[in-house]
Order: sequence, then C-alpha cells, then structure tokens
Amino acid sequence: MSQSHDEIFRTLADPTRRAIFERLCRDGDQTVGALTAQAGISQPAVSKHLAILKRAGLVRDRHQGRQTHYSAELGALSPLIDWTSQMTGFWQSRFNQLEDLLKRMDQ
Amino acid sequence: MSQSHDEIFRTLADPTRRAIFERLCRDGDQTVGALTAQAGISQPAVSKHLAILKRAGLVRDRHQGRQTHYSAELGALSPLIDWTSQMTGFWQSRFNQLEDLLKRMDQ
DNA sequence: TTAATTCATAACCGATAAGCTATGGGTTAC
DNA sequence: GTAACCCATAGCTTATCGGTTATGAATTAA
Repeated sequence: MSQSHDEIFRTLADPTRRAIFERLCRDGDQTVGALTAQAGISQPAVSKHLAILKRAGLVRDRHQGRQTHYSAELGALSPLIDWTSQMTGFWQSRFNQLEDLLKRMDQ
Repeated sequence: MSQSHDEIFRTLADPTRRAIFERLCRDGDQTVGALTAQAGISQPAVSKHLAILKRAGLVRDRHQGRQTHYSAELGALSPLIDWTSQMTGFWQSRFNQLEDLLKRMDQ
C-alpha cells in the first residue's frame, strides 16, 4: 500500500536524521565531515544516517576526491505532501457530503 | 527545537498507526472495536496505538457508554505541513540567493 | 444480581534500531 | 612509498518499541 510513505516517515522519524536533512536544506551541499562536526555523534553514525536518508531518496551523494558531498533531494518529500493533502482531502470530501445532505434536506 | 515535529513524525512512522489514522480521516468517527476489526492485531495493541496517537494530538476520544469513539484531529498535521514548506522554503531562499548572485555577476 | 461486553492497563518477549569502537579502502600530501 | 586524511562497513551493546496474554474497571443486558 503505502510503501514509499512508510520509508519516508520511518526515515524522518529520527531527530538526528531530520537535523541532518534540515541542515542540507538550509545550507545546501555538505561533506560528511561538516555534518559530523555539528551532529554531536560519531562519524560512522552520521554515515549510517546518510545511508538511510539516501536509501529513502531524501539525499544524493557526490564523490569528490576523498570526500563525499551530500545534498537534499526535495522531490522525495512529495509523498509526504501528497499524504497530508489526502488526509485533509478526505475530511473535505466528508464535509462536502454533509453539506450536500443539508442542502438536500433544506429543499 | 522540533519537539512537536519529533512526536508527530515518530507517531506516524508506524504503518499500523498510520492505517488507523487514515481510516479515521476517511470514514470519520470509529469505535475501538471497529478499528480492531480491520487492524489485524489484538485490541490491546490497537488501544496502545490510539493512546500514542492521542498523546500526539492526532486523535480525540469521546466516551459513550462502554465504548470509546475516536476521531482524527487534522489540525495536528499543521506542524508536518509547516515543516515540509519550511524545507522547500529553505531551498527557494538559497535558489534566490543564487539567482541574485548570478544577476550581480551579469552586471 | 449476575453475566456479558467494551476498552484500558500491566507484565512480558522478541525484534529493531541507534549508538559506539575497530577496521579497511580509497585519496591526497609529504 | 609512506603517512595522513576522509569516509564506509562490520561487529557489538543497549534501549526502545510493537506485539502478545492476562486482568481489571466500567457499562449494559438478562
């Protein structure tokens, strides 16, 4: 059903991962070292988070010499946006149904 | 920083919990029994999920006799929507900065 | 009053996940 | 060539989490 939803939600559920992603959105391209410097955890932990973010399509990596640059992939947020508008949309549709019902009762 | 973000993301990260929330959005008010019938897990598990959803503000409960009705609280999705637009907004701002830079270089 | 129903809580178990250290592969500097 | 640097992977430990069964509290039905 919502396989892509699942991975995105699970990936963004971790605060450290969200912080990394937010950093990439705010400041653009960053190396692993730069991300580690502010993450407050070890470099391997950061690499692991980046691998998970990459697997979810939320980031891209670009190898340049011995360092790897990561950047946010905003398109991957679409399922999230779609999901929320679908949820609110469901409500709208139920609301409209109620409206129609009231309108019919009024006549 | 993102305390409310954290709880919402963590809460919606579980597929069972999302399914329950989606059901409430689609079909409106539901009793625990009705939700259990389609959840594929035990009633205590459903109650536990509902407690977590409630703690996150995503659902409201209404006691009626010996049964409890739950309904979706769509307003609780605002932080999620705000977060995503903030992320894309960061990109826009950086894009505009780049645009400005290019414009300045052009002159 | 007694029995049945509906839901919540408690106690426990297995799996998952996030952190660490150690290590290795690849690249640049000396 | 050797050393230093950057990053990824492996292996391990611990904590969290989602599920279960058992039980209790509250309400309705008989």
